[in-house]
Amino acid sequence: MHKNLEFMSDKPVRVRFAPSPTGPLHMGGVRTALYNYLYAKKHNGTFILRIEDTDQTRFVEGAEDYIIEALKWCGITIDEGQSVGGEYGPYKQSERQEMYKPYAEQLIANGKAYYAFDTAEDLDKMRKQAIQMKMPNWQYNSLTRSSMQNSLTLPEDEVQRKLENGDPYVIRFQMPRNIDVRFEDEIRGWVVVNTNNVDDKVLFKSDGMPTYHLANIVDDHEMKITHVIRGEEWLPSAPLHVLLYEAFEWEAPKFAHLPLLLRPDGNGKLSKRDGDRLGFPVFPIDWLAVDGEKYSGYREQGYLPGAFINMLAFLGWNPGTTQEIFSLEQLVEAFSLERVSKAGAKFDADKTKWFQQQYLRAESESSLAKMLREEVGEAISDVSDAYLEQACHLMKERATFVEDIYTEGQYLFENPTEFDEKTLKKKWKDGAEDLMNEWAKELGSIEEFTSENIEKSFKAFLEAKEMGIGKVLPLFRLALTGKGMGPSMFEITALLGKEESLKRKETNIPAIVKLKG
RNA sequence: GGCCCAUUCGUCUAGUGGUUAGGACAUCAGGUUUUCAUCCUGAAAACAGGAGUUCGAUUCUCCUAUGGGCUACCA
Repeated sequence: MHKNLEFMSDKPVRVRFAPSPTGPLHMGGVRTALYNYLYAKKHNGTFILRIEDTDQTRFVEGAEDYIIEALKWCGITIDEGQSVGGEYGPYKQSERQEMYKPYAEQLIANGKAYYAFDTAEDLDKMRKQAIQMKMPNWQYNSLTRSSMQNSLTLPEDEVQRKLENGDPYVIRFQMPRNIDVRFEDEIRGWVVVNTNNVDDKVLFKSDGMPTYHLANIVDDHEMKITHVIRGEEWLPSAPLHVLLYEAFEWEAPKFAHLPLLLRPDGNGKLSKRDGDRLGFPVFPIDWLAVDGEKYSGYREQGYLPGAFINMLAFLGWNPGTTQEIFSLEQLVEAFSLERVSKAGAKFDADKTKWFQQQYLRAESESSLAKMLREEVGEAISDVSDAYLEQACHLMKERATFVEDIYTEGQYLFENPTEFDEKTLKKKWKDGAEDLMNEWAKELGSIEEFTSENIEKSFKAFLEAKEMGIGKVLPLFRLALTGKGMGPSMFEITALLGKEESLKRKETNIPAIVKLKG
């Protein structure tokens, strides 16, 4: 009764991102977190962070903090969970350890699971033997369990004795034979798997910890998770999870299995080594492991979080329109699981750069100036805000990263000591020195030193000399900036100011002449 | 090997039982610019293959191929 009222869609949406702290979170994981976040926010729901650390042997120092910091940088705010708390805590599985065993025992009482006393070594031996007998995929399942050491085969009193004796054991799910398990994936539609292809999964390990399979079902149920949005690598074990919900007589959440992020070259899913090999980061932020292992991140490479997130959102999802630039808020508004694609997506470093460029350009001069101060610091500490903002204005169209504004426009902050060889060779002909000295005089006579006035004066100078702009302006640029290219020379000159411009001419023209030999 | 999932330009993708199969990045060619970048215009570039269903399939079905995932007391 009241079945309709119980539909998941009527309940407040609660989704979780459940990483395992075995290392830095890579961009595929960030995308999974992002889609979870977008889905939650779109439906006025709750985004939860749960740490799945049931494998103590794979614990990596600093990984949990890394995950939290990475999400923060991306602008993905955690509503509830590890680091922020909430009424369903704790949100770290190692801290929930005691609550799993009763559930596993409940399954044994119901005949859905059983104790198994075979050691890892026993199983290893079994598998090796099977391979020798040309049966490469030996599984602990309905066919083989009857010949193993477990509570289904052993006399009850011996089982009791072993348990009391403290013999190591695991608890395995008793996978039913030959049943088609069906579930409707939000992205893929109906998925069907026959139980003959799934083994008797371990639910509870001999070290006293649950496996992922048990822990995630128990926690999702207790935390009232409505939608499980996770990577495609979980698809094969989803039927087990469905069966577990049935065994507990709990309502299963909806499932959505996301396509994987593939590496740009060749085949395979994106892995942590691909970045340094192919020259782009695989991680959101830098990772420095305790053993000295280091991987670079998008943050430290100079990417804006909005650009990174925007790029990531489009790897496997699209809004169905031609709009490509989306703020996080706009992504929330536009997102839907129906528009997530089914096939894996190769990461494209060029497109990522393009997104970055778009985001850099969209930044205001004042915010660019602020970011530039943070990055460059000391070298521009005595530059005024107004000056710095104007410098950003001049450089931002030709920069990809904030830092480029400084590195490519360094002459805006200090007199160049090097002069572009190509321009020197091609443009600095006989008479150039005199010409520049004459132009310097004209420059000195300009009252109001604006780019318009400088341009007017320059054009008049050209006319008087009967010379083309292409012959003279490069000389001027070389003398003031040391470069053969850049933004409008008139604007640069105006920004540098009369005094600085004339001073540079005085020192640089002789320097160039000397270089020319 | 077994099971599961997928397959539209080089890449990310849109799309429909009848379309000149659309966009973006990248590439190339022009234009603008003192120059570089930006910007503008244009070009080249795809429905994996084979059967079937159909008046008609890129679209629906099946098979094959290819790619990917899973196949642990890892998540």
